[in-house]
Amino acid sequence: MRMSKLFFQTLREAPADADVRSHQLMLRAGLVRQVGAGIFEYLPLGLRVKKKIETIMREEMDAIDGQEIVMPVVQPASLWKRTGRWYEIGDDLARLTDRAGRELVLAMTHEEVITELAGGVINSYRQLPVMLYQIQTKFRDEPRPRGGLIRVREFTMKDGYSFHADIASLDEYYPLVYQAYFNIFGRAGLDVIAVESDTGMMGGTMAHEFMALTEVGEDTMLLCNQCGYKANRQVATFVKSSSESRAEEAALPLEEVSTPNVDTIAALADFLDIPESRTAKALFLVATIEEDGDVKEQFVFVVVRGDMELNETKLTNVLKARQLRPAQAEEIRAIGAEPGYGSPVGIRRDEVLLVVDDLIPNSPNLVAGANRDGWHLRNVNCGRDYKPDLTVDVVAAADGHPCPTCQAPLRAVRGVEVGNIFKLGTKYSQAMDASFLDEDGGSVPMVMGCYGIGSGRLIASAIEKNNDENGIIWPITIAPHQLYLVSLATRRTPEVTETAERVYSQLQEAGVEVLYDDRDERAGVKFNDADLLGTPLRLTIGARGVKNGVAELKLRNREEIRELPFDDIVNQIQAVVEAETAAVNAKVITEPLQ
RNA sequence: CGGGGAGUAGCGCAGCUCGGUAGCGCGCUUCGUUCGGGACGAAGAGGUCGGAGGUUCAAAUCCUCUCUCCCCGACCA
Repeated sequence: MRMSKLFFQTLREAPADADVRSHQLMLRAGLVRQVGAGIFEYLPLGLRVKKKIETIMREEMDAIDGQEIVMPVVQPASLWKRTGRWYEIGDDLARLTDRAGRELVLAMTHEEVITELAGGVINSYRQLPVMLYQIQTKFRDEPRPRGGLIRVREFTMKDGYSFHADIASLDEYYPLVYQAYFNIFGRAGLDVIAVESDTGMMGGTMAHEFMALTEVGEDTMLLCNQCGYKANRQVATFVKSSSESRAEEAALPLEEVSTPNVDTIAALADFLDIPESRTAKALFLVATIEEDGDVKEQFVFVVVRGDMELNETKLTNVLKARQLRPAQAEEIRAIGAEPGYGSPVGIRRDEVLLVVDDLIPNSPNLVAGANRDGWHLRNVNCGRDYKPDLTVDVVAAADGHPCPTCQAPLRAVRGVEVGNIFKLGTKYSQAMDASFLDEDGGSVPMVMGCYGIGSGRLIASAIEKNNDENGIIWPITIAPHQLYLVSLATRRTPEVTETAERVYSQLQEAGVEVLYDDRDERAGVKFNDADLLGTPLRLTIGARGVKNGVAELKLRNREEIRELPFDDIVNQIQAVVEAETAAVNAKVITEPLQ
């Protein structure tokens, strides 16, 4: 490709509304443009990157017997009504009506359509297992898109769905996808870690997320350097060790204490001069729970120790709730509690589900609210002063907490979820009536798995990790071009132009992906653009070199400059491209799923 | 949805307090000189000042409403 013809523009300054590094660089390098909040267009260079990533995805999915298909973005609402998600999912699901008044949705994922498709085609266990995937547009009307391509509304996803005759077959296949994902990310030059994750409303029994570790990520993971434990904060556990427990301490009598204008844990601990761990935090939530087809709201009173944070995912799962929301002040008063001074002692238990974290029974003599404005209670003891309905782990693991397997301190890190894999089970196949006949002639719902990777997030994460003050530093496997050819020709040096043109066609013929800077620009402009675009190899042809029969090769990720003689240039470039590609591929992680 | 910030030329910004009909840098066009890390000179093109309404002789500037974008939080099957 000739730069003089390329549809793009580099920017010296990043647009003011981009403040995430990858977003700034993508805009400055002319890879993408923003159309609206969370809506982007890809320019030629950006699309080349996207296509390369998708080629890697295809190769790896095909290698585990995946078959590519394409499903529609616009789908009839009736499919979503059959699985119930039309009713369960809120405003994230974009809905529209066609000219005839038929309800449609913009696909945010494709379980409904693919399950119906598979159900229609697969009739016999002999056709199983099968893996279908597509690389397609998704639309999720996120309340707050952010960070360039990190969190968007319209995006491209590689989504795969596997269908199995039984759980054993899924259990056998799932680890293959797990490894294929490491292959994809590794080949794209991106380090990821796989963590256990919440299955959420997707249902199913096991799920993993593939996280690119970066500060701009929205998820928090807890890692153990000692034993290798790693989990998303949503599901991470930790040891509430004996040092945390004061179970042996004798219970003291209840005592009211005046605490005017002390309505936070921090203020309370400060006011009474006690550690936060000697306080009880009261949280008021309203859960939407479905029971026997009835949907009802349940007031939930949660008690956790003052130094801990509630993990809403854990609580949601414990309650099997569809949704959790904070309670309103009136609702809190209605059950006999006082916002800011809440305590489980003396509330209207008939309407309240009282959940305490399992550390609370081992934490005697806590300070809790007195359900009276400006007052707290000392020496509140679970079991003596109130009896919980549920005693379970509902707090979030945090940095420094002891690892659940080896008790070494956990480390909290941020990451971007670039992929996920789920064992779905039969949730969708049952709802969509996707069954087959087994060996005994019985009609059985298919067992499913589903597997996603976001193309844009992968690109953004790769840039986030590979850049310097001058621009992007692409892994060669996903770079828009492998080589940036700089011609330093001027009007007085036609021999430089001739040489550059010749080298350009030689490299192209040899299959090297060349971006040829034939623009009438000064050297500095070309070098700076080469750095900004992050092309892995840069080959410079100038008057000096032409005289000596050499071109200069510099790698974006290294300092040295090498001189290559023109008569062997194609071979040498090819060798470097191969070596760089091999270096990326050598870092692919092989990690058997435990 | 709550809190904060911003919309003026392709990008970055000034002008607004105190109304008088829009400016700077980069980029873009033409010519000349230059040419190995973002050149110089000269001449140009480009703006419904986010939108609507109002006040006024006069609105980028004051008032009201509204739209959009960004950040933090809530949310994220």
